[in-house]
Amino acid sequence: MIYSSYCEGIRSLKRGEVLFKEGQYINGVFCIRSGVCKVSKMSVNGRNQIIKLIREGDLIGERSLISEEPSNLQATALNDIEVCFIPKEEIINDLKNDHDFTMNILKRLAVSLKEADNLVVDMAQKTVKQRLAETLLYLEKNFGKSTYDPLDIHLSREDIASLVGTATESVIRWLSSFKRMGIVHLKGKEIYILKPNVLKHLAEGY
Amino acid sequence: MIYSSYCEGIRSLKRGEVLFKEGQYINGVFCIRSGVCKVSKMSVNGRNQIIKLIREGDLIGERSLISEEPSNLQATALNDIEVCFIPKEEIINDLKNDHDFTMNILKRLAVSLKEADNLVVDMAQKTVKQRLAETLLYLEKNFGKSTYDPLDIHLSREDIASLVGTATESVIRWLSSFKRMGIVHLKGKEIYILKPNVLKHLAEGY
DNA sequence: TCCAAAAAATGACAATTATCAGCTTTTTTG
DNA sequence: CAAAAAAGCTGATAATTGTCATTTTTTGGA
Repeated sequence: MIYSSYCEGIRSLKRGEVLFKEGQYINGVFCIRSGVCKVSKMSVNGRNQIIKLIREGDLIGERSLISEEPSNLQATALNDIEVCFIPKEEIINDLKNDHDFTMNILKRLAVSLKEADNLVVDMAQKTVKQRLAETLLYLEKNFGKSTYDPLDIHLSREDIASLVGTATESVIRWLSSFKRMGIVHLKGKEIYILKPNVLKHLAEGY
Repeated sequence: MIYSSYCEGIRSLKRGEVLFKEGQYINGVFCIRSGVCKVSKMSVNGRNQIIKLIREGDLIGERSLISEEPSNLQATALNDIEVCFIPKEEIINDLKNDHDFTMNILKRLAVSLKEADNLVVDMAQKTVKQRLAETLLYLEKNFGKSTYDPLDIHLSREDIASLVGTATESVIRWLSSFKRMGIVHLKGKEIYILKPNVLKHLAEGY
C-alpha cells in the first residue's frame, strides 16, 4: 500500500462523521484504510452532490494540496472508516525527489479529470432515469460481487439521489420502476443488480 | 509563452474545423496561438456538451498524453485559429528532467479538476436558467471588455446551449427573458452583459 | 444585390422532474 | 420493549424543460 511507512497514526471515524469540510485547509493527504467515504459538494440550491465514493487504498486531498488551496469538497464517512494521514511536507518532498511518485500522482489526476469531464456530460445531458441506471452500474462495478449477492454498500435513498443529482422522491420512483421491470431486487438498503445489461441500455437512453 | 521554442510549425484552422476528435491519439500537446476553440464531448443522447473554451496561450491534450489514452474530448475551432504542436517526446522528456515544468502541469491539472468538479455540481443541481446565467458570467469573465462593449466572442445559440447543457430553444427563451429584464442586450451574435450582479443572483437561484 | 441555406425565434404541446403533504415502515435510543 | 425519530414510500400537483412544427431573420455565396 502506498505510503504506509509515512502514515501519522490511524484515525477512526464513525458513520456520518466528517473527515474534512469544504473550505478547510487539509495540509496533507488522507488514505482510506477501511470503509467507504463520500466526497461531495453543496450546491447553492441547498442540495448535496456526491462527486464520487472512495474506499480502501484510495487517496483524498492530493488535488487541493497540489493547487495549494483549501478543499473544494467535503469527505464524509459512509460507514465506520479508518484513515491515515500523510503530512504535506512528506508529499512535497516526494514530489521533488521521487519521479515515479510524481508521475503516479500526475496520472491519477489525469484519470480523475477524464472521469469528471465524463460526469459533466452525463449530468448535463442525461435524464434522471439514465443517470440512475449509470449510478447503479457504477455501484455494481465498485461494490458488486455477483448477480446473486447484494451490492457491498448500504446507501440511503437520499445518498443515491445525491449521486444521481436529483430529488430523493425521483430516485425512489425510478428504483421501484426498475424493480417492477425485474432489473433490480430491493430489500431495505440492499440492492441486487439482476440485469446489468438492461441497465446499460437504459443508461444509453433506450 | 510556454514551449514556443519546441513548437512544430504552426497550423491554421478555419471556423468549424476539427483540431482533433474524441478517441483520437494526439501524441502531443497543442498550444493555441490565436483564436478560440471549443472542447466538447458527444453525449449518448446525441447532443454535444462543451466542457470549456480555450484560447491564446492555453494548452490542450496534456491530460490524455499523461494518462496515455486517446482523447476523451473533441476540439473544434470557434473562429479562425492558429495552433502549434509539441510532440509527446518533448513533453515526456521535460516531465523527466524539468521539475518546475512538471509541477506546473500538475497544478494545471489540479485546477482543471476542481473546475470540472464544480461544473458537475452545477450541471446536476442547477436549473437551466441558473446555468445560463452562470455561462454568461463565464463568458464575461473570459471574453468581456466592459459593460459597454459586447463579449469578444461570437457563439451560435446552439453553442451556448451546448455550454449550458440544454436545448437550443431553451437558451433562446431564457436569453430573451434576460433581455426583457434588461440584464443583457442582444444584437445578432453580439451579447452585452448589462447587469452582471443580477446574473450572479440568478445563478444562485433568486 | 438577390437567392438559398442556415440560424433564430415562436407557439403548442408532451414529458420529465420537483415539491409538498401525508402516510407507512424501519431504525434508533432511552 | 416502547416511544420517538428517521427513512422510505405514494399521490397530487406545479414548474421546468424538451420536442416538433412553423415562421421570421440573418448570413454567405453566386
